[in-house]
Amino acid sequence: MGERKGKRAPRAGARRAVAGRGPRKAGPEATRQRILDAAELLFAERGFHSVSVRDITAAAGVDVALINYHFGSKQLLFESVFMRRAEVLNAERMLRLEAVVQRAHPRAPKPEDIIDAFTHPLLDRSERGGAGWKAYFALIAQVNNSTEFGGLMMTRYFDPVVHAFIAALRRVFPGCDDRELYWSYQFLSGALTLTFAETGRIDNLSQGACRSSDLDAVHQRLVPYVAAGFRALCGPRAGSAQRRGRKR
Amino acid sequence: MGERKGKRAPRAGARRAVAGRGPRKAGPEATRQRILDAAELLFAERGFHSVSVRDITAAAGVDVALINYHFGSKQLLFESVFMRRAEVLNAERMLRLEAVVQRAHPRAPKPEDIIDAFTHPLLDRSERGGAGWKAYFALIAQVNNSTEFGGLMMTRYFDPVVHAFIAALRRVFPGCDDRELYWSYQFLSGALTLTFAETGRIDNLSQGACRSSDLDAVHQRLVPYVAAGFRALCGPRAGSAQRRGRKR
DNA sequence: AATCTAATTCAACGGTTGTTGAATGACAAG
DNA sequence: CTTGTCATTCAACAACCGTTGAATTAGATT
Repeated sequence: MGERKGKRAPRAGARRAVAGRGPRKAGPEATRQRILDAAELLFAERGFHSVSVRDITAAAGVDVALINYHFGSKQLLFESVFMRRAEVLNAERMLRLEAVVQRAHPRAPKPEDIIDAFTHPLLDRSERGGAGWKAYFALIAQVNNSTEFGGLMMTRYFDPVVHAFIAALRRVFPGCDDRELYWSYQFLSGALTLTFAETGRIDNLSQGACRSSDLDAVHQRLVPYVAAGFRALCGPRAGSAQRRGRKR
Repeated sequence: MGERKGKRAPRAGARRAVAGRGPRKAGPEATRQRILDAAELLFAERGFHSVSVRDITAAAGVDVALINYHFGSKQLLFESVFMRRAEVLNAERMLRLEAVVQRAHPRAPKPEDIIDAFTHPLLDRSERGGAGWKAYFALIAQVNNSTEFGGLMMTRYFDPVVHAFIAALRRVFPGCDDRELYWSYQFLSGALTLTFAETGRIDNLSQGACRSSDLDAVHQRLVPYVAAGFRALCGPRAGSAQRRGRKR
């Protein structure tokens, strides 16, 4: 949709050099980051379409034109926001996963530990990483459940890690049909992302007994919950869907 | 926000009489429904803010002004879309829940049966109810995970049923801390709504082994998955979060 | 036929949208 | 000092937004 034909370069990742001779005043990189920060917050709060580029530049304290200069378009800015933190997350998730596997070797790790390696980097940052991270995960929650972006963007940025994660679980549940693993992951993904949305719904529902912002409480419960789910679907003795399917 | 001061009545639910002497041509009620149908489809596909009232009226084949005439505003139309099918769902869910409890009486029903009463009415309609129902649930998925609408609208339309559902589970897990029940429900809600979004992500991920549109496959797996999760968090012998908390 | 009312159409309003061309600023290289 | 380059500012474009007042139509009531 809408091929870009701008005569001005969309900047891409240019920026002459961070180690350039002398930093100008604050540098264009600082501007880029301030735009990304403002966009992240606003997109998370109100969604992509209901935030205008003027909202963003006003919040960042920069000129409207700078979004198109630095990022090419509003849409590309959105993807930049998405990408910025994804790389950090993916790196730590992979590291933790390998550590878990190594530590258990030559035995298979417990599902709990694998799931923890997958969720902890996210939940920990959302809880203690500051407003930027918190907003970022709320954004992920929206994107993951939107027909519009859901399939494409999540796949593009998170697929490699998810595949590694599922591969590790495959070794924990030998002989398990792959479909059970994929569906189990899907349910985990849904439970996790709704948590990030922090809509406050559970606060109302429980009349204050639970706080959606208490992500430590979530983590303590999410891990055993989905581990039990995995065992029920993928475990050796549980009634698998195939078996149930055959019965009738 | 934005108090309405329209001089023309926003119509509310007026309509002189469905059983009026003779139906006019097709009747204004038919127009209302066509607008609701078109809005439902478009909102589900592209979200509230990126769909214009002109998109909707064009799809419905009616004049732009009719949205404000029949519904008062775009926002109120959105809520009408939301409400229309919620009542049907809530009624059937309550009916099924009562049936499950009755059938098991005086013993407590199995968690699987309670969860089924909660999810089946939704999954069944999404699978076999036609395009309208399918779109409706995709819309729910978005709303449930959006910071903007998530807390408010879901609470308004679905809270009573959720409370009844949790009350039933409370009797299945006597002595269980309420917080465990609420969090377990939260995870169920997340897993369920991501399923409705049908982003196609699991299709890519599994390279075709799973189809996100195959909701029968989902249902077969979702029920035992979350039942196991409930047992892990709320069951009598499982390490509850409180106990784990005390340990350290 | 005349009257009334509800449903629909038409045209337009003020405001906002994403984007961009041209001008301006700052700073380094020649 | 002149030149060139990159970052930023300013003003404006055309398109679209949600909403509405006034006119028109259709059908029932009197």
